[in-house]
Amino acid sequence: MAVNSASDLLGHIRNSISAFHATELAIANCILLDPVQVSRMNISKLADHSDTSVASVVRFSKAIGYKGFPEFRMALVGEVSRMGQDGLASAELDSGITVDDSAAEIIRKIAAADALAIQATAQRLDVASFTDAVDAWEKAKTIGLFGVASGGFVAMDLQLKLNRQGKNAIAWQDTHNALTSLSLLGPGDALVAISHSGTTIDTVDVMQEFKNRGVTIILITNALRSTATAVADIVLFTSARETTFRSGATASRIAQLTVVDCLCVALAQRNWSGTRAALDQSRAAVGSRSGRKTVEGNIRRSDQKPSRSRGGK
Amino acid sequence: MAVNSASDLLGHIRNSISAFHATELAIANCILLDPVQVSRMNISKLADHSDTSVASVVRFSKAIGYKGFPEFRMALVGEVSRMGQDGLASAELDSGITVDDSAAEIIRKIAAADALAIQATAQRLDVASFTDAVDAWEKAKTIGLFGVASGGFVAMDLQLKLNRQGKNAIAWQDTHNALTSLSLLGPGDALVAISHSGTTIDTVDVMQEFKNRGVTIILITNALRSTATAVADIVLFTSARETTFRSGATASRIAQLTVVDCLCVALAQRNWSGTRAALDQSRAAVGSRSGRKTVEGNIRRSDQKPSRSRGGK
DNA sequence: AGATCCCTGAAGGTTTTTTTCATACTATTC
DNA sequence: GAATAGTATGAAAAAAACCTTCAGGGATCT
Repeated sequence: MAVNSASDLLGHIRNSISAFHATELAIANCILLDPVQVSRMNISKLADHSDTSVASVVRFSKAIGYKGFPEFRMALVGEVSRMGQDGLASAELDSGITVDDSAAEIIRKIAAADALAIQATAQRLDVASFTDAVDAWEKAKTIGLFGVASGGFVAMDLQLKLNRQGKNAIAWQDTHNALTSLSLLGPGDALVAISHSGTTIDTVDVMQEFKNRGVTIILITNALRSTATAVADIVLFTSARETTFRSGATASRIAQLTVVDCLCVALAQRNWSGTRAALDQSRAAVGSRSGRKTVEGNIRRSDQKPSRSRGGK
Repeated sequence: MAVNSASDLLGHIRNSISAFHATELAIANCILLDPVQVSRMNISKLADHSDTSVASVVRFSKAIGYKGFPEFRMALVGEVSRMGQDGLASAELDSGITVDDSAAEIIRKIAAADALAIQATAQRLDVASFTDAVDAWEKAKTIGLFGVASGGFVAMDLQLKLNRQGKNAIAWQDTHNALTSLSLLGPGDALVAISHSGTTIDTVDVMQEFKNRGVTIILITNALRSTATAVADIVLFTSARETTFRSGATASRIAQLTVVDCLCVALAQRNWSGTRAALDQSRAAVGSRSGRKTVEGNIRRSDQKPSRSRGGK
């Protein structure tokens, strides 16, 4: 009955190989050769693929201890699913994307790269520096945020998040704006600079200017040593590898977002009750907008539950 | 190909619960209540057990993005099998972050949630729709981008990426700006709307207006069914699960960024392979050596039926 | 060489899944 | 408030997947 999770199906098959007949062997080989592929086939596909017949596949399934093919297939799916778990990340990331890649492959590769960037960043992130950064935020009356180009979006995003928590924060995206607002920050305040390479002149300039005013400088960067790291008080490293095909540094941006999000959550956690109130307020404000009566004169389904974003709780 | 390791099926179902109809909800409840049990049922058993009909179970399976019940069941089996292995890994996600969590734990949990969102999104992304979207982009003279709040950052980011490729693209972040620029887009052009919930009035308004002008509407959203999905021509779904602590949906933003990045790379690849094909041709004309096979159409399944967006009328 | 045994695939029968269709229901419009 | 259009739902027919039976063929043993 129900061979379950713990069984090592493929190992079992490999072990039994000597006991198989010709056709069973053919089938077993197919399975061992590419279990993932096979786990997606129905019985006739597998019969075809192994140059045997459906009857043989049924017999094979029974031979290795299942009630029928579907039951065997389910076991195989479970096995494959478990295998894929850790086998995924390592392989073929390095290959990058080629012109011959299909759409499906592009998606898979990019997703793998992005997910890996997040995991690696989390792994590497220095907890002490992280905590220092949260301390600095907590102490700051106002937090400045600076990033150019794509880093600017992260800065703006962060502003939104902090404001939502009731924390005073301002995002700048170019040197001039930042420096003319120099006086907004002072000793005890914090500036977060976001720079993937850590070498952008603008960013370094801004960091230096604010540092001169006694502002605590937090840098989020991917580069181990750079002009920027030398200036910063606290450095949080991301670990995003750039692959060949992609000029836009999405992986690094995603890693930055994750770091920033962790910081925000950590900050929010420190004064949970205060955050809660602010969140409820902003949510209520937004809610009144999307709760408005449905769009005029069209569309099907108007019964959309208004509670989609967990309004209740 | 496509090792389906991290798909977070149950999370996805839980997330979509608000978009379900009565019978779908009954089925979803059965599944969430006892996934292990359900993973062993065939379609009629499940229909029985949930007091619905087999037809509804089939519809449910399609609604959440699978080709049919067997495919859904395989996914569930895989999920269940994986759960058995690393035990509480994903259950932990549900619990979200508590006030007692240490900094290290916060980092780990958020990273896990973000990485999972990416994997699950990639896993579920419909390749046919994806390809359609790239087609639409390729055809468009100008691409409009719309998103409010955090979606706006993704839109801006995307503009940057497209412009870098030499593609004309404009990002709007509020309704008024978008609508006053209405005439910039026309038939053959494309509008990308980014909306996590798919219910933001502003976004739906803008989509509708552009659609009336004959613009192809591409929607990136997390919500299975919404007012927005009804309007859109092409829908690309993200799969980011919302956890309790974090209202600002960073996971969903990250998922959106990944999708957008995939699209950009796919677009770039086409141009590149076009260039390369031309190169190969001239090389062949000179008669030196065998040009490698050029990239032909991607997987491109002609069996239409986008299965869930119930094709824009 | 003959007989027996068992592996094997084809054909037909059974179960499972999908599609189609008719019905009831909801919301919207006049 | 009635008519109407659109949607959700389950029953039944159609299709697909699967299992069983049966006859042919090759090997082994006597």
